[in-house]
Amino acid sequence: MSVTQHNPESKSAKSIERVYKYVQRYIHENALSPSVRDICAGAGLKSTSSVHTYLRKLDEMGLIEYRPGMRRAIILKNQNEASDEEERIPADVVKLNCVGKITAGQPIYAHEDYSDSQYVNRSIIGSDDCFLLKVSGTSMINAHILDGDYIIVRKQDSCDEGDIIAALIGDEATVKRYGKQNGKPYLFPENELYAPIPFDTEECKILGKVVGLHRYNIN
Amino acid sequence: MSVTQHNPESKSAKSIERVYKYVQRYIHENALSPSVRDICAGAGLKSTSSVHTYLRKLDEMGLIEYRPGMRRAIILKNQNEASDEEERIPADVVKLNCVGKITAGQPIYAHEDYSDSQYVNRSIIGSDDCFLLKVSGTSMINAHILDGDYIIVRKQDSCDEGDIIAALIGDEATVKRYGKQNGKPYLFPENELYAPIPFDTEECKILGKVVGLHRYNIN
DNA sequence: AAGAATGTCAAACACTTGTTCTAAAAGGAG
DNA sequence: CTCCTTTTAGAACAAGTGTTTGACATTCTT
Repeated sequence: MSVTQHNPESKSAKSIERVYKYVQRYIHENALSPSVRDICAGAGLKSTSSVHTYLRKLDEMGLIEYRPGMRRAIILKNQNEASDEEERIPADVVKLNCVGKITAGQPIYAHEDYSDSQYVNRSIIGSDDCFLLKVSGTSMINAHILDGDYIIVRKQDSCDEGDIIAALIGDEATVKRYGKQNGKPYLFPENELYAPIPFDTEECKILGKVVGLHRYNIN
Repeated sequence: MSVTQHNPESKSAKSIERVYKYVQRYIHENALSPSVRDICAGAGLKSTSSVHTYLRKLDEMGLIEYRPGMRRAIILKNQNEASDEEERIPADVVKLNCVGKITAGQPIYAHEDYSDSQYVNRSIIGSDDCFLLKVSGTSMINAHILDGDYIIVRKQDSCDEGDIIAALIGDEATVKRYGKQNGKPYLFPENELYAPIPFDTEECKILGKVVGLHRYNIN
């Protein structure tokens, strides 16, 4: 038959996602919208026209705001509005929820009722989806991340070498530094007492990049 | 004589301020940098060249970041744009102001409607009487307090041995651990490269106890 | 009053960047 | 394999925008 069926797992879907992720990351890292050609480079596309197409789609999807003709004018639509029933917080402040403990063995995202939320200025972390995780253990002590700290994680499923990330190993969440050794990816603890963990794509999943930290136990 | 004296209340100072304010407002409202011509309209200037000049000056002053050649690429340096409108924060959240930010250049305009503040749950810090201080230097690195961190200080004029406190030495604010050696009080840095400072009640004044820490530079 | 410094303007220029067009490459269905 | 759709590419175009230059007006200094 001649009916085109749109496969959600099609090639373009992945490109769109790459474009979207790159836009997100660029904006958060540079506090500034990327140009179409920036995105070309960042998303591995060689044609500005492709990127242009996808940006329009993302706008239709409501994920970004794309103003025709304006340079560097991509705006991320905010998706973090779930909890704005009655409490009004300043427009530039984001409420982050703590979704669980890290390295505690429990599946993450388990108890949403942990109800341990904190507030951060949007300009600091960006408007994107972030969440909090409470750290337990001392495996990142040399990176000055301590037991009991809350880390702010910006959701993303890839990262650069050297980034400190939150990742799922099996169904356990941990904070580690992502890097490579002999060409192979590892999760490095920042503590001599712990060994690097091979980053196995079957077992491991990147939750996001650590962009901030709150500590309320000072000793 | 031919020396030009810069009058801070000159005509241009007002224009610069108008430009700066407009840039702030534009970014705050549109989440997007204005173009030079936008600013012309917004600041009541008819020449792009004037605006261009002032943007450069603002960059020199350290108030914005202005990337040569890039379109719509102005970034506000004073990171936190606060919504001066009626901001209503949840009852259990406290707004803390940063009182000790060391700024290069002149911290003019900064105090007016855009201040450097962050939000913390009241239950965490236990008291409203707190403020923020931005740490510069590495003298407390062994206590895992880094350069660029914001410490939350609860006001009090005395403290216990072993407390990490913010104190005034002369008229300079520092973070140190308070303790005694041979019965005499000292302020101890947590870094072998620095020497303990005798706590002289003439010179030194306790500002408060460090009860929390926010970090947004993760490396 | 004359000259210098400052503030503003207008216009022209050049480069970045959004947009469009056409075609090639890559898959899928029959 | 062939036809068709989807996806990407490359190039060309057009518009927005940063930058520069020179001139005029205003203020300050001597």
